[in-house]
Amino acid sequence: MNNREQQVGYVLKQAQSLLRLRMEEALNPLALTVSQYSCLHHLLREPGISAAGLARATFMTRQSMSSMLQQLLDRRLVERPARPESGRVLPTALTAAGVDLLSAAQAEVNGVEERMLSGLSPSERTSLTRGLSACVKALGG
Amino acid sequence: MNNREQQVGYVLKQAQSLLRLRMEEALNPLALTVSQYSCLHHLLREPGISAAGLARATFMTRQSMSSMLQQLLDRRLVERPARPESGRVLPTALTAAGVDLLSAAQAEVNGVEERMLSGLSPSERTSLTRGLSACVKALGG
DNA sequence: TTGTTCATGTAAGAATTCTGACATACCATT
DNA sequence: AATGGTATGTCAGAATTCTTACATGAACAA
Repeated sequence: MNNREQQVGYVLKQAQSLLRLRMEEALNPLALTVSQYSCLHHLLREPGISAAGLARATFMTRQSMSSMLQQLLDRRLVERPARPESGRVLPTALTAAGVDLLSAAQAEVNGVEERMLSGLSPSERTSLTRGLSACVKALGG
Repeated sequence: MNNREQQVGYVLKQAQSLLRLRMEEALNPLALTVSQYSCLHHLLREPGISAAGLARATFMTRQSMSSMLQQLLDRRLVERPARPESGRVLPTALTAAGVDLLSAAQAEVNGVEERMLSGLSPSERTSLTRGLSACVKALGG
């Protein structure tokens, strides 16, 4: 049969693509893209982070993050000071509306992730996470 | 500490992003993007496939695949008949130059993948593949 | 102080990919 | 034969993301 389809790189891409698709479907009713969700998600964990830092955490360029943040600012899900307090960093944080929307989004995403892992035992899940972490480490993340 | 960073979905995205980045770096000297490589790769396994089928195999829309194929056609890496033999399908295949370039690209990509898995034992590698396959199956791939 | 290096934010433009829409051809059912 | 459903290829336009480039501010060394 086809060999490559069983190799790690391909299955990795397949899993990630499918996860993203299902997340996109789940978040669609909330008018959120996966990228936007990732951004809000990280903002909850690290309020006051810079746009550049946020970009690194979500695997985007800071330019892309900047235009995305503008949309979230327009929707009042996120807020930034008009001027930097010090340096050039504009610390970004969620608004109350942002926290609420993220909460609903999180429930959807948790459902998708649980579905993804439904065929795996607890030990298999931690094993999967460890394996992926080893890949990240080896690739120099 | 930060909880989400250790969850499966995030690590999965992190691993895939990093793998793609390293592949992009490795393929850059060959003037190939990862998407183009994926396309050529699948064409070797399944010569005569339709553009729509190719799109499904590489997780793109057929519209995106169509414009990418046009580039590969211009570079004489790929060939299609001017008219469909039957139906609307235009069977696509690699040219000799396409096979050669893919061969060089494959060596680069194999190196990256080997590096990614360098921290894992053979049994851990198959375990990782199985885990990811289970995710794909559960998400309805 | 001065100069260098680095990180941040932003702008402009290109490239990639997607969405919506349409015509065409095959296939199964009636 | 006629019809409805499905798949393919393509066009047009929008949205997203990236590349290149520049100005500003901080940290650090000479």
